[in-house]
Amino acid sequence: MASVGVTSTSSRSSTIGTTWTIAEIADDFDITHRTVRHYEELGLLSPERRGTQRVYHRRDRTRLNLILRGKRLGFPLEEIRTIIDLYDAPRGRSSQLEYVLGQIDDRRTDLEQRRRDLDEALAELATFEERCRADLARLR
Amino acid sequence: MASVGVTSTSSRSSTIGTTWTIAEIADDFDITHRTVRHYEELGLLSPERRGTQRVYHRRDRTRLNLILRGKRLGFPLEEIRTIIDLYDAPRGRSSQLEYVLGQIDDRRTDLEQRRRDLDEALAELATFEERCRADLARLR
DNA sequence: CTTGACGTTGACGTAAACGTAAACGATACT
DNA sequence: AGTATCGTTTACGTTTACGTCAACGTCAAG
Repeated sequence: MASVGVTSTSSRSSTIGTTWTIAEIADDFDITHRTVRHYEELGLLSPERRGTQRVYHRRDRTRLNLILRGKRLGFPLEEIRTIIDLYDAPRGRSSQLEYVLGQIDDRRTDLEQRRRDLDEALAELATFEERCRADLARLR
Repeated sequence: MASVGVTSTSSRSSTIGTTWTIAEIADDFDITHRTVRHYEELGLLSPERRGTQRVYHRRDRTRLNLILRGKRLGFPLEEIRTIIDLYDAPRGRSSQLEYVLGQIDDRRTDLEQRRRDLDEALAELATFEERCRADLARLR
């Protein structure tokens, strides 16, 4: 029986409501609870505490999505942390905003380099495939 | 004085010629000799041996380019090895070619997923930048 | 012939990203 | 009350990707 967490099913009165346990989070994102806690140790997550237990909100799920995408893109967790922190950094004063805008530019530069690499790799893969198909055709 | 390797400058008679030492390779690719040897230990490179010394050819440079691009894309070295091996695998019989074509497809699926992630990230970054610029404009 | 400069093979160290028990607390059935 | 099911912390183990000596060979220049 797939245990259905009380927290995730309870349709509370207001919109603030839904929360998740560590097991539900781990299950939903297909990672282990150890991994979730590891991300917390590195400051990537900071779930609410009810007594000793961790309580995860929508916000934490958003962060986890960012984290896992960052991982798929091959970023180290520390770098992912700075990115996430960037996203909800205080941007009250204009100096802060200038700084954030600078960081954004750095990020974009990096990502665009990656895309070039990626497109190259895909292009080479395509030409290689054609060669293979040609070889295959000749072979009959 | 930037020491100029004898091997890399000697314009030999034929086209087969140019070779490099480990120091030159490391220097050209901006990595350490330890890294180069590490790649060899993992089977990513297999330079010629003249006696005890390693001699690198054009082929090795091509491979190194593939390796480093793979790294920039966040692939583990083991996976990079299988990719490179794929590129110069024996494709004599049609069964081999079928297999290689299958592998190519797997690779492409992976790379395309990455590109989706990448484009998402870039898109989010762009909208985030706009928000920041708007905030900055309001601030004066 | 001895000093560098460069090469070689071990072999141990390290940082990142978790895995894997151990040992224990809180709640929830039965 | 007993035990089963989650949760928690602490802590050591593991893999990947090299860094960092140590100890030694080799070849050209002074």
